[in-house]
Amino acid sequence: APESPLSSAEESVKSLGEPPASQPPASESSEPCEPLPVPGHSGLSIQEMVAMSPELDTYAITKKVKEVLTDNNLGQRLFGETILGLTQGSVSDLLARPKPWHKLSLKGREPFVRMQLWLSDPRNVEKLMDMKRMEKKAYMKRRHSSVSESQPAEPGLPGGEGSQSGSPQHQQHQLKKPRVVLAPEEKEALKRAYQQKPYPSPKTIEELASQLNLKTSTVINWFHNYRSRIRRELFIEEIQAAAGEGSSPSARGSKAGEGDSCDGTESDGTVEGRPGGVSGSEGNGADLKEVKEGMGLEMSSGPPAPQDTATSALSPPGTSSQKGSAIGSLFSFSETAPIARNPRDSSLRKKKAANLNNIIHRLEKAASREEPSEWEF
DNA sequence: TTGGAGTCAATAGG
DNA sequence: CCTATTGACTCCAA
Repeated sequence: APESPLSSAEESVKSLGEPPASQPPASESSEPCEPLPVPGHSGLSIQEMVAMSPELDTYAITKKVKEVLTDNNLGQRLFGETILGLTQGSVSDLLARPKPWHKLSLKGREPFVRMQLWLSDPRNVEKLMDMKRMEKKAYMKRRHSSVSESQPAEPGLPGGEGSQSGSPQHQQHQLKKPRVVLAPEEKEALKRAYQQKPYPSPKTIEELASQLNLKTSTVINWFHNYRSRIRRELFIEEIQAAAGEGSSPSARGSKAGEGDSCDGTESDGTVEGRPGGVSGSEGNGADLKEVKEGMGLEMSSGPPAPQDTATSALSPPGTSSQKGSAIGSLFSFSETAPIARNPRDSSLRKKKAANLNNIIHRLEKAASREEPSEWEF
């Protein structure tokens, strides 16, 4: 397997100039100061670097980082805490489902710039490995000398192993919310509800909550999270679809269909398609996946609005880096989309349908907003 | 207020 | 230990 030719994510992140065209006059708010100073690099703060950074291929960066970490037996926790300033769970999520650069907010790009920076110098790996050793050493030392010592001075590790001395100790008011864990059926019910209405009204939410015997806030949170995560699923599928083969090989580069417009980026065939399989249930069985059909409304299949897509990703001025063949894959339109007469289909279509519902919801919302005023058409 | 983006942190599996 | 999942929270913009 040829696999990636070692990315070589050149990019000296601090190349281009782009003098702060939009420089808020000295507004600069406080800034608790960087928890993570960022290696050495000129005096720039990461925020500044993020602002100047050219478009990065988040997927490639992520892939590389995962590779380096596993190759060197470095964990996400250590990497996240010391390099990114994030917790293990966040790192896992980020590495597994990186959002395309253009869909990230300034804040969201920060971790990727940090990763890129980290990857740029092989010595960084060594440093991390050193830290790992040091941690281990400290750990060993601790458990060795604490043979009979349970000093109150142990921030971490509550595990006083050995003797669990019975001081029931306070828990104060037994705080610590137990963390709600939704039962599979509850999730099913919520997903079903989502299919019909991605944006339930307060009233609907109340109903769901009482029917499922859940707190209203839990239902609300669930919808927030689910929508958000469904969105990400779409992102990665877009990337995968775009990355693949066929038509235009090479042209690596972070290209993802820009688009809030739901364009069809399907390349049927090629990928894995259970031949003949007519019944639903496709292979992947993750959670978010598997959005069952049943949207409340019929998807009127109008030809996808052309949509200008003028979104020109101002390519970084000059900068030796590869500039892209952007336009090339910017729109991997498949005229077939509108025609697709295929009834049964992958969950992708369903998700897109849900996404469409999203858009519809917004339009309706906007339309209903009072403002009897005119729309000037 | 509502919804989105980022995260945290408790947990469940390995 | 480590990683993946996921309910809840914080910030922010509209």
